[in-house]
Parts: sequence; C-alpha cells; structure tokens
Amino acid sequence: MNLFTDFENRIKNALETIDLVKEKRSEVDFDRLTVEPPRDQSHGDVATNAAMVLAKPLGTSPRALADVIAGALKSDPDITEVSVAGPGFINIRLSKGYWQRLLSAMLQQGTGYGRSQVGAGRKANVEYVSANPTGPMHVGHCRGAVVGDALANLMGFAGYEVTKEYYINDAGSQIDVLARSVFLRYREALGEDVGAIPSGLYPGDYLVPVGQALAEEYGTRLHNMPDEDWMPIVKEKAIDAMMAMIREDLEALNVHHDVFFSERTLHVNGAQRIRTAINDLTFKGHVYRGTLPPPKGQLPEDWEDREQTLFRSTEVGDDIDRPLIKSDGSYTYFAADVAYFKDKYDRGYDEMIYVLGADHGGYVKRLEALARAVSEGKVKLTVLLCQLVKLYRNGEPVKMSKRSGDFITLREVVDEVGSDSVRFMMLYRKSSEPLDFDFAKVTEQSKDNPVFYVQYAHARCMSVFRQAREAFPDMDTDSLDLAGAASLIEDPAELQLVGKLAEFPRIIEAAALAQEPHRLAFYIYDLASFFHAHWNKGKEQPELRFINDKNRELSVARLGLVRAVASVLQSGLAITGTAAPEEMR
RNA sequence: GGUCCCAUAGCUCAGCAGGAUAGAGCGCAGGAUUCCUAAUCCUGAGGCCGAUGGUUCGAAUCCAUCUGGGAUCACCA
Repeated sequence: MNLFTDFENRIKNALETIDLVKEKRSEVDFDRLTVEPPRDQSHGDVATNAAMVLAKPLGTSPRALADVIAGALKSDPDITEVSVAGPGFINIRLSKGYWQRLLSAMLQQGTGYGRSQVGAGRKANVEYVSANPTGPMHVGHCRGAVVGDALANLMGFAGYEVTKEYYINDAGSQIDVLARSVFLRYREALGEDVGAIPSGLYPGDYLVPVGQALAEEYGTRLHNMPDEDWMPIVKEKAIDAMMAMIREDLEALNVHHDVFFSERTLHVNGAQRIRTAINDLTFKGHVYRGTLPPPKGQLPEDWEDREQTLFRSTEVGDDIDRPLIKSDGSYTYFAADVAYFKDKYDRGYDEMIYVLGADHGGYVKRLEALARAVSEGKVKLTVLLCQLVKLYRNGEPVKMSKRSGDFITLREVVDEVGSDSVRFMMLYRKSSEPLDFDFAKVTEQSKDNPVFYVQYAHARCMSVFRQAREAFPDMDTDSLDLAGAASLIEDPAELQLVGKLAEFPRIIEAAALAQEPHRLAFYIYDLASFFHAHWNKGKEQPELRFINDKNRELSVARLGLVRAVASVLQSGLAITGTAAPEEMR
C-alpha cells in the first residue's frame, strides 16, 4: 500500500467527477499531476499540483480550479481537511484512521513492505566491478562495487529480475604481462635470483605464492619449455589465483555476483563468438572497411592512416566510428565487448546497466551505440559513472601507484574500517559526485559515520522488544497481533513517524527508476533521525514511551510501530548491504 | 581542442522527473541523562544556490553561453 499512489488515484477519480473536466476530458491528461509529501509539514500530509497543471488546458485559473477539486475531495472519509494554498496547491490532511490502517497494512506485509512492481519483472543485468584479474582489488574499485551491488539489490526490491554480473578481462596483453610476472616468481621459487622485478611487469608480492604453487606442481619443467608452451599453463594458473583472490575481496565487502563472465570464452575456437557478433553487426549494416580521421588535438607520433574494419557507430549516436579489427588482423577490446553485449542480449535482458569508474567516461557513447545497433533500440542501456574516490589519511592525500605495487587494497580498507562503514560511506553520496574518503574520519571518529546512526536506531528498536519482555514476562513478542492493535496509535508524534514510513515505497520506486541508490541511504538515515527524535520525546513526556507497564494494550500497539520502523530499517540496510544489529554496545 | 561529471551554509554534501519560507551532518554558541543504550535529542547563529541570458504562472532544478574544478581522448585493456 503506497499512500501517494493511493491518493493519486483518489484525486484522479475526484477529477473525473468535475463537470469542467468531463467537458474537456479529451484535451487534458493527468501525466504531469504529482502527489507528494509537502515540503513543510504544517501544510498537511499530502499535496498535489493538480490545479496548477490542469488550469491552463481547462481555461481557468489555478486557484479557482483548486477550490473545485478541493470540494470534490471533501467527501472522502479519510480526508479531514483540504486547503488551497500558494499558487494553487491542494493540501490534504488525513484522518487518524487512515494512518492507523496504513500502519496495520505495513505490519501485515512485514519485511515485504516497500517492495514494488515498478520493475514489472523486466530482466535487468547489472555489470559491476569487472576488475582486471591481474592483482588484488584496490580501493578504487570499492565505489563501483558497492554502488553496483546496492543498485542491483534495490532494483530487485523494486520488481526487476536482476542478474549481478562480473566481466572478467582475462584476455589481452595485460594477461600476458601477468603471466610473465608470475613466471618470474616461479623461477624465483625454484631458487633463481631474479633480482628486482623489471619495470613493465607486476611487482606485487601477491604473485609469489602463485609462482611457488607452479614450482611445486611442475618443478623445473616449465622452465625448459618455449614461451608458447608455458604461457597458457601459467596464464590459466595466474588467472585462477587472481580471481580467487578477488572473490575473497568481494566477499569481505559483502558483494556477491551471480555470473562471472570470462572474456576468454569469446576468443576460443578462433574467436568464433566475436566473429559471429561482428557478422551479426555486418548483417545489420553497421560494419565497413575504411579509415578513421586522425585523432584531434595532439597527433600521436606513430599515427598512420590505415584501412580497418570499423563499426559505423556514428550512425547510432557515437562521435566517431570504432575499430573492430586491428590492422594486424586481431580483434580490438571493443570487438569482444560487441560479442559480450550480444551474449547478454541473447540471454534476454531488457535493461543493461554498466557501473564504471569516471575514467571510463569516454567509453559510454560507444556502448550506447552498440546497444542501439545490436538490439535495434530494444534494450535500455545505461552507464552509471562513479566519480573517483580520493583517499585521505590524517587529512593528507594518499598517493598510489599501481606500477610500483604501492597501492592500498580494498581488503586493507575493509579490514581497517569494516565493510558496513565502507559500504555506507560509498552510498552516502550521489555517485556522480567525487568522494573524499578519510580513514581517520571513518575509523577514529566512527560516531560520525552515518551507518552507525542508522544501525543504532535499529538496535534501539530491538531493545524496546527486550524491554517489553521484561515489563510483561508472560508476553510472547513474536506472536502478537501488532497489525490488529494499530488503532491505538494516535499521538501526533507517532502518526508523524507513520508518515515517514509511508514514504518508503515511494523512495524505493523513485530511487530504482533513477538508478540512484544513494537516495535510499539518505532515506533510512532520515527515518532513523525521526525515530531517535521520537525516542527522546519519551524523556520529557513519559506517556509517549513505547512501553507502559500499566497499559498492556497500548504497549502492544506501540510495539507495532517499533516493529514497522525496524522492518523498514532492515529492508533498507539489507539493500545497502549492511547489517541490522540487534544491539550495539 | 572534443566529450562527460561537478559548482548550494565556514567544511562535507542532500534537494525527490520545475512548485510554497532552500535542508542535513560536521564545526561554532547554549541546553537535555533519578526516565526504554547520551553511538541519542533540543535550541541558536550561519545562504545573491558559480555568472549572464532564455523557456514557464513559477527555476537551485530545464535550455544556451561563460567562468572555475575533475575525468577522458589510442589499432591500449
């Protein structure tokens, strides 16, 4: 039950009864009509812009129309007051009974409250992380990992059928470099003094155990093989080891993918799947052989004008056509992406979401072009660009260089500050906004971290139930008819809390449609704030406290309110991927 | 030079597919604990929403231009 869609329907029904609307029914549409919580609570519980939106097509003034609409709404028994304000807003105040029934309905739905069908079962694929399997995940991967994971959770809650996917870039030259780096560690493990790791290879210690494992398994046999023979063996081993490490890192951050898709599988059998995908594009008329204009701005020194196989992406919205096959006959990275996209398309997704770092901004247009060309406009592809995270320690920026192996890993951050803190920090900001992540702030002053604030609210809810069992030793708090007791909730402060809970479904839908999980993080913070405020009112006004050992009925009703708050907090925290603790001491 | 993101309180940021008097946290000043965990709450000070035009009954929000920050530009992956 969604208060706002409920009243949207009621307002539209009321409009249909108005003569002026009936007369010009074909000329007006209700699309721009909104029903929302007023900015200022003193205005009422629900506000609509109906009169302002419809006045013009109906040839009347907003205030006059508002009065008529207000009159039509007055007969609704759940509405206690309708007023017209400002330029023509209609403010509606709801009856106690309505709030009580709303609370009752929330409790009946339990943890299902807030679930939505706006996704309408559409199949969505959210691809995120997709870190190269050449080393442990570093802190830069954090944000995309968390945002992607939370977005997928959110969309699932909003009625999409979601697949969480990881694209393993296990083909290409960086894997050759990885293999050579591991091979060096292998020789080292055999006792050879390899000296310093040459530049151009990955110097990290994390490759040492991989080399040792190879030494144990193969002894000196690899050493005596020509490159082309040991290469595939070492690659295989290295990729498996790196992916195992990455999966552990993801696990530590509470990120779980459904599908790990290997780029290599596109290249097997003479790159059969890439060829098929390019053929498909060719068949649809998007491929030609030709040359590209030289890059604008600084001309690279080794620029040569060569004929290549190109994707005519400019016809589907791109700035420049994109090469599919290099002049040496091998496929570009993008060619593999074409095949990968086609694979997803063939798996039947209606929506594809790529969560990428801001440094991949230049890739967006060609992906969109690709989606248009392959799916002929049927697939909705969106790229969520996460701006970069700047890391600070004690106020000083932390410098990182992957080349020197001197970087902070995701694991280090999670181990130091905890997965909940990291996740909430990453979500407590619009993803298109750069983010400063200060270790000192998140660890030493952990009270400042908003996740604790929300979790504390949940722990307090649980504490109320513990208190109830103490006050009423014979009470079985698990089997109470909380929904049935909601009619005793009538204090304005309590109803206000119900009003906040009523916003939850609306937030879920808006956040899912806008693909902005941060909105949910802000909402549960806000809800926690309402709850803390109400809790503290019990100090000044003991009659407002949840547990009243002289009034069992009222206590049960208020337990219902607490249950509803806890339930929404749980749902919200679950979507952000953070814990809802029973207590925090 | 092209493209993308950003500019809102001293600092860090929200602002819901244009709406009423622009919000929160931190910091600052003051207050609340014989009472369900004070990891909480309450009160106050603090703003020309980067600039200029435009669309509209109405703009922090949409459009254009400009300024100032960040990212990116390839037969790389």
